[in-house]
Amino acid sequence: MTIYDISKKAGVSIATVSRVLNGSSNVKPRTRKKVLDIIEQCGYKPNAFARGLGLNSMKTVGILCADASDLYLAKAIYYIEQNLRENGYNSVLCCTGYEIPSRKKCLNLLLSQHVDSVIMVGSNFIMNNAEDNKYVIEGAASVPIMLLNADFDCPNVYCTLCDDYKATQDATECMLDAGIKNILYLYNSTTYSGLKKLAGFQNALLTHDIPLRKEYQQCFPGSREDIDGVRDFVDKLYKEGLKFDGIVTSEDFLAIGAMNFAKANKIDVPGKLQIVGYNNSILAHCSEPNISSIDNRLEDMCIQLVKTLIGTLNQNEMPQKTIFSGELIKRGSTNF
Amino acid sequence: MTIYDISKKAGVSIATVSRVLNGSSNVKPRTRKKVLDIIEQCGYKPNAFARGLGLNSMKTVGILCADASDLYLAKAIYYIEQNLRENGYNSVLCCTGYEIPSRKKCLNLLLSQHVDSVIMVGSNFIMNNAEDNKYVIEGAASVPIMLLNADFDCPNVYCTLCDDYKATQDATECMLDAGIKNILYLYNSTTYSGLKKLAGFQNALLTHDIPLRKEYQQCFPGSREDIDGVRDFVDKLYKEGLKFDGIVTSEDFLAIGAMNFAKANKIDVPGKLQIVGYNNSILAHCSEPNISSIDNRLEDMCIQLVKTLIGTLNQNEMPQKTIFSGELIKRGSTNF
DNA sequence: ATGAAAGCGCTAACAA
DNA sequence: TTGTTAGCGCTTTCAT
Repeated sequence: MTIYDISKKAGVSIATVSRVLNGSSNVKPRTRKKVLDIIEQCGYKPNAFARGLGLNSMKTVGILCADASDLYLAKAIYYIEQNLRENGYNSVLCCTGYEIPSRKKCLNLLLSQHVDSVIMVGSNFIMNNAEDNKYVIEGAASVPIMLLNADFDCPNVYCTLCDDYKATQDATECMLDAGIKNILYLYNSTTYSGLKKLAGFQNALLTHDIPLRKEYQQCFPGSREDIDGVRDFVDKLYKEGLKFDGIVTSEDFLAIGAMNFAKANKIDVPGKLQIVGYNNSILAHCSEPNISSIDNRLEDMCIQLVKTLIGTLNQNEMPQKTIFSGELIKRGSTNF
Repeated sequence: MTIYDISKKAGVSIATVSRVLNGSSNVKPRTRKKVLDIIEQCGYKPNAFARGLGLNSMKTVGILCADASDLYLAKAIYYIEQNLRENGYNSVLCCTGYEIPSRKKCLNLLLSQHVDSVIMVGSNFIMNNAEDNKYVIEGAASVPIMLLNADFDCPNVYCTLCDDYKATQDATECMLDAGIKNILYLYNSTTYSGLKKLAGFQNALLTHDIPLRKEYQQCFPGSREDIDGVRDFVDKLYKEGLKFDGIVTSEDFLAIGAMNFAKANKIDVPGKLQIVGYNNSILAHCSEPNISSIDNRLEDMCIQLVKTLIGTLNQNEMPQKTIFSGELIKRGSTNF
């Protein structure tokens, strides 16, 4: 069933059918109705390939993300896909893993599929090293590239992010103000966003005239799945004599690991130890007491990202950078 | 840069370039090399739309899932996407939500995009009601449909699932054999798979000559995000006087909620209460002690599903149904 | 082993 | 308001 069949049955030309299909105003209402009826009757659906070939667009955007099974990234994908579909765009998903060559390959794959844009979900797409970011610039030469949670200055690259620096600083200051003296900062990534969080932590201490101590900034080397590993990691620090009465983390899974460490050692939370997570994910609800966690307004970011994207595709001038501020959601793992 | 440009530069016809591109054997090695060199040199990539138009396939499969942010579904999507890409297929994702009309709409959207196949991820795509399953049959008329974790008899529909019935039965029997008398079964869905699990639980009791008591089979009405709600739900049952020393659940979030209930009431796990989860997700690691959970071999299922799909698309005869068996992963929340 | 040419189904410029 | 027609870039059949 093609546009030719419909035109024949309706006794009009294919151009008219095409006009009806595309909602052109230059069609007599009666003709429109006749065509529409036939289309309905035949259950005709235009061929997306042919349309794509003509318009050089299939109304599709590529979503690149390291790992769609990651709690945080999965939520982002969910929000983004829904918003895109509401705007008439389909989503082609590519899970790249964390290696650069594989990312380049995925990006090229998407570009060769002629997606209208590429969304990179997660701060891990931007490195601290110009060489490794070249693929983004190259990609932006073909289509607009949208970054979620990353910051990168380049024409045709649009960033939507949360001020992780300030959010972490605020949370740390809350803790300091509550009288916590020895705060352990637990993190697991040195992406752009990861470093921002760390800097926020450091700045909070400096603002309070507290010297930075290296042993109070610990990078957990394991994976996000390895909560037991986090527990053991903190346990080891504790057994080695590190004294801490507060833990600020860069992700909820670290906070849960810390919580399990406390439980295993019968350390009262929040009485003797206060814990703050990041992302406000479901993990923050997995312990008793629940974990205070920084919400970085993922849904708002995703909505905004899609809005910016659609604007860009419609040739509107859109802001290159949109920054949200995070917010500490206070729960039972803290006293303040 | 099109096939014409390449053919001109190489001094051959477009047909020859096309042959080279598609690995046809009928090309003289020297010609092939010449063309390949030019292609390489120009960084030429064939236009996917044009190819799609000619072949009526863009090597793309649609993935339908209710909610890509659900822990379990997200993992499935991750595995499936990777396997598909390794086989040269792209994935178009559609998150449908849990309502039937929206599912139909998404399915039609994918079909109108001429995907080569549709994968439905999650047991919730098949209802206990023929009328509501009609859209699957209709879809199967156009392309092969792959179901993950659901069972549906229909030509051109292929199922890959886990024997949830047996897995739940086995876990329940383990508990009974360990001397647990009053087992509460906590579930949250009445999909095909949900009912199978429930039946497995019931059958275990019957096998041990224990009468079924309605109040020991409780359906949590809230969402998967609402772990606090689960805790309160169990707490209410407890406060109302229900006595139980074991809880078998249909999903890990229910188990975590039960665990938090125990913690809040200072009930020793596994001393006074034993808990079993389902899915063996990260949530099973979120409490201290960790939660024993049934692993339904999601990755194996996804790999098999893609294998079956690729076989089908290559016109091989493939089994309509593949069933895996689950396995209880024993951790600290149980004594057996 | 290679080339010419006919589609694939649609959009859009141009003509009427 | 409607129709005619030339592409879009590729695959494939049929000649050679």
